[in-house]
Amino acid sequence: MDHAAPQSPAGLSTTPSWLLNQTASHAARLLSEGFAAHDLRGYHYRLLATLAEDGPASQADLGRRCGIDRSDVVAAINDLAGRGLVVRAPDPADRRRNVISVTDAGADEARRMGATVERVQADLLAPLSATERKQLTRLLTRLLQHHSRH
Amino acid sequence: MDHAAPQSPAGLSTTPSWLLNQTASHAARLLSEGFAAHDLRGYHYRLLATLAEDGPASQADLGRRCGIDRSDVVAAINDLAGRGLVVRAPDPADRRRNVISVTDAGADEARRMGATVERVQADLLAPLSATERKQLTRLLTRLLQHHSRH
DNA sequence: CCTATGTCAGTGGTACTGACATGT
DNA sequence: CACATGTCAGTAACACTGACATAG
Repeated sequence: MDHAAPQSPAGLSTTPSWLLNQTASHAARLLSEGFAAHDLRGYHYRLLATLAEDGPASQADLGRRCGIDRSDVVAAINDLAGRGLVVRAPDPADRRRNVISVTDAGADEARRMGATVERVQADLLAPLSATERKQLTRLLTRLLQHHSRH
Repeated sequence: MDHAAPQSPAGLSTTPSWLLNQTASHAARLLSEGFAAHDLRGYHYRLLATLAEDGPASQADLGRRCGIDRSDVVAAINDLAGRGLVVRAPDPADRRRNVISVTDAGADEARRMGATVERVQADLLAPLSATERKQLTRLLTRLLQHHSRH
């Protein structure tokens, strides 16, 4: 009463970080439903996709590339290796490291999961035009890049 | 080697759902650091902010408004009530319900946390112009609205 | 009878921390 | 020596499920 808010009626529901949270949360739900059909989860897909794209890597490096903590990579790679989707081999050049590579079966699974992701994403982005999708991608990329260079 | 990918170098890092996930995850980290100073967490802020904006509500209604499952509202309201930030009172008109209201202290805390959120958000959105922030907000709002009408 | 509410107990995927042995 | 790597154990916030007693 003593002062009218000049610009922000605040409104949780118009707050970018809230919108981001809710949208990502919705996307995560859709994705995990999609992944359930493969009997795998988000971590597995990220690792598999990164390996398929960028080739073999050590666990630590893999974690860095796909934003998974190195301590969480262990169990996920265990799962994937147990299914024959990746192989773990000691790096002769640096005996601390395990070099992880996708197998043929792993590459296939990566493709299948990629298709699932595209399907889910088409659903998620349905209300946006192609131009708007590019806009969104560009804006989010800018945000991430800015914050990843510390 | 045998075939050049026609359109999609795929690239996890250019996938909207991945970008959404990473950006939201980054935002969540920043926010939770900010909230730590208040010794409260995201759930508490959402509830407090929603109460401060929209006024008293039953727990189930509150959960619906701010996207928290009704079973999770219980503990969060317990915390807030234990600190005297909200009060729980039986609804005489419907004896199943508890009507939750913010106290003065709760309204103060909501304002302080709101300021924290704005500060964090300014940091998060630093690389974007005012126009781009509106664009982002608009795009995310469209996505959410589309998917919240089932 | 069916539905809504508040509550409790439990689960699950993601993310992180701290520690440790080993190797560079 | 400092540092990186793989591993393990534990934790935290969030999101969700199933069940139940009670009230509408």
